[in-house]
Amino acid sequence: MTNQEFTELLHNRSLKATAPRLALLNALHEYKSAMPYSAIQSKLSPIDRVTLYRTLESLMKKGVIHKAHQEGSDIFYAFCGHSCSIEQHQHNHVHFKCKSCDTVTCEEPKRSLHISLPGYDIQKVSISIEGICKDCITA
Amino acid sequence: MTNQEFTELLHNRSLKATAPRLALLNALHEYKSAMPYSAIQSKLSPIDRVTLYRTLESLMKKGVIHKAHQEGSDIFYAFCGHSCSIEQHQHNHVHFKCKSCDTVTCEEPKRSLHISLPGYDIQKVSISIEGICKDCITA
DNA sequence: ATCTTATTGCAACATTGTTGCATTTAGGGT
DNA sequence: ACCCTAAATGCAACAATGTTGCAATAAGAT
Repeated sequence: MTNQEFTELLHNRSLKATAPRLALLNALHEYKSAMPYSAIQSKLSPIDRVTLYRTLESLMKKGVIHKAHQEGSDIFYAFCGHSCSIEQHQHNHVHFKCKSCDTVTCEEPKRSLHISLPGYDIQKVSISIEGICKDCITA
Repeated sequence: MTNQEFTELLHNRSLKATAPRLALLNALHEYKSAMPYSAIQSKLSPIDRVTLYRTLESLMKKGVIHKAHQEGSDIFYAFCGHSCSIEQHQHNHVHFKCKSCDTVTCEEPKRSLHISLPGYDIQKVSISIEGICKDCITA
């Protein structure tokens, strides 16, 4: 993706195409899997912490990126799929953390999962998986 | 549960029955749902932060309690079920956060969910759900 | 009652989140 | 090409939690 395209992406969401934002988008784009916060910070170094904080915040609010908590480790950020819009994040994917190579990726589970909790109104489901990824098994 | 029982529980896991640990176990026990970190801290106040940190750490390692990350909010702690042992945490339950009453509970989903990611070795699945809990719907 | 080892409590530091405010700048209008 | 204004940045400051080292204390075994 070019800076041109990123600029469009931002403008579509009424966000100005500023240096920190383009830098962040480029970093996330280069990094194939979900990117740990610390990696983002050092990649964009010496970016101001607050600027980075607010950059992530606004891009999340506008549905450009999303956050992935993974127990016991860093917090990860990744591009949203096409399904994410300003109004709603549509995440059917799960976050998979590989114990071997330590990367976090967004995966689409084959069998769609139906969680059933009688009496409850389920509005949002977030799934984190740990294990060994395809690449590490093959290798 | 009595302090007597908590003491046994700790001894079974080669942990000494100290004041901070018993206080923590009592607090978690009184609190019906999963307890936010901040609530634990103020309940046990004025406990030393490091002591609390290490108390949570050791009780987690020994499978007495477990942690529940919930996006965008506090970190919650709760007792493990009977299935949790020193060797392995067996969590078939999901963490449910109610948007109305803001409590986090551990629920057992009716239909057991099978997530299928061909080519991957899935070792641990962690599920967080947001919505409205039974009590709030009824009320 | 004593001893050994686990545990605590304190100091110190690191990381991330968060707000306020003055300054700068992107991008629309002229 | 030049303004203008709202948006965005950069800095200072503070809060919450995580984390390590170490000396002092106390639990539980003997």
